Amino acid sequence: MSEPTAAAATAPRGRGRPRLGENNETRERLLLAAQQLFAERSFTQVSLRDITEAAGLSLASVNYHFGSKDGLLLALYQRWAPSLIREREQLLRDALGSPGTVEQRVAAVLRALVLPVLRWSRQAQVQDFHVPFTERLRLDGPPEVRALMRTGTAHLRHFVRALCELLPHLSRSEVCWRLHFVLGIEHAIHREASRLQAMIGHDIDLDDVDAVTDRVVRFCLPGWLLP
Amino acid sequence: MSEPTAAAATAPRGRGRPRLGENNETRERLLLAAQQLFAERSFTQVSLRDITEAAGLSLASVNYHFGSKDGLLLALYQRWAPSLIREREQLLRDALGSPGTVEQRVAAVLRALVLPVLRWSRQAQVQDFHVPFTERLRLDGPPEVRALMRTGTAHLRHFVRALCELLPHLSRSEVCWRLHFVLGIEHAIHREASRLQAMIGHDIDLDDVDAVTDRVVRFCLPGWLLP
DNA sequence: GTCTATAATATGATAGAC
DNA sequence: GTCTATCATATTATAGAC
Repeated sequence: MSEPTAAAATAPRGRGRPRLGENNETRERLLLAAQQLFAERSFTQVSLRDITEAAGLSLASVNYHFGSKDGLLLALYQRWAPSLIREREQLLRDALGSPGTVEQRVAAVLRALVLPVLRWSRQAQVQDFHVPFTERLRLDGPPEVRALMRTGTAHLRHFVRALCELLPHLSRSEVCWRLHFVLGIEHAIHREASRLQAMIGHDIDLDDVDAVTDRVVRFCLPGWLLP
Repeated sequence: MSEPTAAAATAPRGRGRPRLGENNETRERLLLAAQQLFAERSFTQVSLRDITEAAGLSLASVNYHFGSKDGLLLALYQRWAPSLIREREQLLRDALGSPGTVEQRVAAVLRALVLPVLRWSRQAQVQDFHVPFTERLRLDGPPEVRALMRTGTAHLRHFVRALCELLPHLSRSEVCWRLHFVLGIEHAIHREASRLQAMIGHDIDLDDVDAVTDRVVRFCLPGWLLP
């Protein structure tokens, strides 16, 4: 991946050629097929032949539309990237704009952090495709994509600031630690649900996202109210 | 990986041939080289040529000593698998054997769960090699290895039982949920330390494992004492 | 735009010399 | 037990017809 390719530079350009990001049905079919295959096997193990066959297109189509295999990965990442952060920030603004006791307001901030991921996580596409695909990108994605992923935690600073203001007796680093813990819990629900299933021994319902969020907030809140 | 190989069946056997698990210097050199390369790149992207070159051996050596590429992966997994669970179980027995209030005893059980991972996680080899290697195995490992990995949560039942007995007013599934949360926090420290670093903005010391464990237990304990 | 055909290269595995 | 040489196959990317 990514080493032997100056392909982005030689990608199709000029009149009559698709620009990066242009939408047409062939592109969509390639992206969909690639997404499914990349969820199952490593990038190097999914060949362009596999993708184009699944899409019912010729081997040459990927290189035509995305310039290279890496170009396809980048396009795939970009279509999934942003929505979650926007929702978190919207809920955070709502939480900060509402009145209440410190305890209620801390709970609302935690809710703004956790709820969007848990809601988003319930989509079948996210569990089936996006989660494994993202894990692969973190491990093996093209450097270009991995750099984009790393900027994804910047918005957490808004949560740190909000919690520092609500709990001024806590040091900033203490707030960061506790936030880190809450994100760990969120991760467990989002990505390790099968472990919970295995422990409980039967299927559990994660679709009631509000109830699960309440469970998380209830468990964490006393820890946040410690001196 | 793993599809085209009945290689384990045709692996070297009989007089003069190494048995699986036998130790000699060539095996060790191959395992070490493979470990380093698999930490960096996906299994399919690391060729047997890469491994044998790094080990200073001939291409044929992997097939001779491990039967196939998958055989090498299995050997690599088996040498890392068990020690953590043993330490957790030992600490759990110690915790259950000691007297104290319910609160103290719950704290000791949580400590037995968290401390071994955090201590283990501090080894440079674990962070540099084992973490990425394990993530790769979960995604792309040979089915044989993935099956072995799945059984790795069985020992958590001992923690569930201990906590159910200490907190009999909680339902078993409530205990599982809370345990799942604690494991999520543990994961955050073990595998997402860079996020914490990024939030705090400067280097943090995770080497004082006892202090970090105390931090986790202190944050979680009030949540465990909820009705 | 999409195809077929092919170039150029890399791979896992094995045979056989020593 | 380790080597070299080779097989059979798969890969990405591209050239060129339509």
